[in-house]
Amino acid sequence: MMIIAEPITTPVLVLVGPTAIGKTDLSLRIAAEFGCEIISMDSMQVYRYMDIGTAKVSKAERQQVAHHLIDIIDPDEQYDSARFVHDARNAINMITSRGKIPLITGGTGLYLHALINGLFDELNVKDEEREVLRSRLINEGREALHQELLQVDPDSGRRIHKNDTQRLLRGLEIYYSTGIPWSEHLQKQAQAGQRSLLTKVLNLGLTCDRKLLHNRIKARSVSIMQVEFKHEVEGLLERGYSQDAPSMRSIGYRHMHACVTGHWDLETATDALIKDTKRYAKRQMTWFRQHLEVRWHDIQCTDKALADITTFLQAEQ
RNA sequence: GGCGACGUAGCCAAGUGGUAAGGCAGUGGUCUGCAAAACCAUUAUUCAGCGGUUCAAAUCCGCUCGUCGCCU
Repeated sequence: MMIIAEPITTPVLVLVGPTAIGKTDLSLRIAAEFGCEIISMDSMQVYRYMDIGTAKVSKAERQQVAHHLIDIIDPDEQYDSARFVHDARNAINMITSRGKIPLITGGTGLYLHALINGLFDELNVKDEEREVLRSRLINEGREALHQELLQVDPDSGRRIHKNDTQRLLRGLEIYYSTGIPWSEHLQKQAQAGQRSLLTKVLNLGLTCDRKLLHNRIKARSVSIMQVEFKHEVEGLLERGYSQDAPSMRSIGYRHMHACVTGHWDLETATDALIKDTKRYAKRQMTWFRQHLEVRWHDIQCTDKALADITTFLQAEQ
């Protein structure tokens, strides 16, 4: 019951790393050197009208090197890992057919995981099902729903902490939509054979001393929180994208939104932005460490990353 | 110079004789269709320092240092 996708057997480059480490700059350098087109792997840069807060590559830079999966949906649309897998695979094939090499760059680990390992089959979870569960959560409480999950899907119930309502609902949603427990879907997928969907992939990672990263995050946060960004957020509000749109909930946008609406002054908002970005970077590092085999390079010696690519391409082409 | 208050983790703090709450920050972790999301775990052999009283002191006493306030 898993998505049957043919593995991609042409070479693919991947560049990961925490936010603000300098992925964009290095990706442009790699693209110039090796003739790449870049696929953005970023859950927020997919949104139009969100440029400053997401630290998007400039239009000028996009003229130099083709970028994919940037500005593809409106800020009130929902994007997810399945859409990413679909879009990224299309982009990879298109780039390869042009004789170029795809370079996937970004910090959204879940998307990469889905691209490499696949997802189990389309669930067709109905919106009503979600709504029912969401209101049941409010009425019955998470304790009750956790007990219920333990009944219908003991493995997932044990795995998911009772406070993790997002996954709690997901577990129940999968069971009631498909009649098959989440854990069973995963088990079947594993039995179907754990082949990678990218057979020739080089995972490069950018890293640096934590203190230095924190300084970079601080500098970027301060440079983001300027009038231009304020105007960008006001523009989003004028277009009718409210507080609950994915755009306004993300890091940076929610901070400036609080500023624009007068809940925070600029200094408070900037401090909160720095703090939340540091935490985000930490979660990213944890994720990459645990889920991916990465050749890490310090930002001081990116030449070694380029050398890695040369070696990889010679071996795989 | 005199008087008074205060000094507990990186920060904010509770605790007035019975063996150091809590929050924030930090750090580590979880993660299969919301991931810039959601969630979990964890941090003081010691309370400014030294000495004393006591079976027992962050708590009481003395001195020293530091901070703040008031007076001169």
